[in-house]
Amino acid sequence: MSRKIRAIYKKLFRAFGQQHWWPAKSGFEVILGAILTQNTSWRNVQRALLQLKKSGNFSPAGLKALPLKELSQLIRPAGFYNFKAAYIKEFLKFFFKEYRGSLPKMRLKNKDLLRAQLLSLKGIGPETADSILLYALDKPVFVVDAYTRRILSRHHLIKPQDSYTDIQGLFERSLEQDSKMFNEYHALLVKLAKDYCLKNKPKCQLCPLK
DNA sequence: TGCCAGGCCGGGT
DNA sequence: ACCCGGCATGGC
Repeated sequence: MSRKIRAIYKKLFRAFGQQHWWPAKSGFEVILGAILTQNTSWRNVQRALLQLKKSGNFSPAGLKALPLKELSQLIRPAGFYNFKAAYIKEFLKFFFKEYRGSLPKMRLKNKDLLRAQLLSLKGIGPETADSILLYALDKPVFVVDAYTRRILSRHHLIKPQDSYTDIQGLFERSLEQDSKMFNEYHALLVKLAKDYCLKNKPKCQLCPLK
């Protein structure tokens, strides 16, 4: 089982190479993207991020000062905007209270404490917390998403009813605890899903995992 | 034109 | 411990 997990990584990396994730220019942008992309297409998330940038409030302090209603309107394209605006506010409150709005300060804490803190926030569940830990804070945790679940399930490496923790455990038991590699592996699974599993069915015949 | 997209929450069993 | 409805926009 562990051998297969490692083999999949090698095949994907050979086929696709470095993915340069997360597609964002700062750790703070990673965090916003991680919240905005909950059950939402990345295209719509990018629209919402662009709106925030154009508003001139794209910073922890800027968004903290922005009224909730204005924030929710700016992120409309990402959907679920009333909830997501509250989630972003909730995170910012925590971020300033605990870390003075500084990602470098946050990065000093160990990952288990940070994960527990993030999970205690309304609107941050396991995938969002782990995306923040890995892609904004460079902590070695494996991110499990719908693509990961679908791909492993179709290859009979997990059961459809396996929990988030089960699947994460499988990866973390099978691999070195290397944030750089965890970063690439998750990005490669998303690349595989988007290019080969969702659209262009004929291309599935060329799936690098076959 | 309905279904889907890089989830999560709250209430129910 | 699961299961479900709600949340909302834009693409196909």
